[in-house]
Amino acid sequence: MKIKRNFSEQVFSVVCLVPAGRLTTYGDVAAAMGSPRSARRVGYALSGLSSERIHEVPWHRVINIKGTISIRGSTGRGLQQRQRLENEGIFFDHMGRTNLGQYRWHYPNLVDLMGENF
DNA sequence: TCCATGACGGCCT
DNA sequence: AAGGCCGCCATGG
Repeated sequence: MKIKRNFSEQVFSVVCLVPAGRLTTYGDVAAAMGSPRSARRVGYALSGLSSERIHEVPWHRVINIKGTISIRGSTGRGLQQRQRLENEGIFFDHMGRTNLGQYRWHYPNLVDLMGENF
C-alpha cells in the first residue's frame, strides 16, 4: 500500500480518462504522467485502490503491453477485469490476449490539457 | 542495509 | 511467437 499520495492520485485521474471500450497500459499511464519508467509503480498504485474508491476508477481498462491481463492471484480481480472488459465489447482470443492495436487509447498531452498540475 | 517481491516492459534467443 | 533475462522503482521484512 502506501505509495506517495500524490502519485497514486495522479494514476487514478489519468486512468479515469480512458473511455469505455478502450484500453491503456501501465507503461502508457506512467508515460502520460511524465514518468515513463514507472510502469510498475502504476500497477502497485492500482493494487492499492481501496474498496471504497474501486467503483470510481476504471482500473480494468489497464492491461500490460502484451495485451493480456496482468493480475494474478486469488482475489478474483483478474477474472472480474476480463468480465468487465468483455462487457465493454473487448474481445479476448483463446490465449487471453486482446488486440491492443485496435483498442489502445492514445492520451492527449496532459500538460497542455490540465496545466502544470501534471 | 540487503534482499525479495511485484497488476511492468524492452531486448535477445 | 514465446520465454528468459534483466533493468526499473517503491515497499516490506
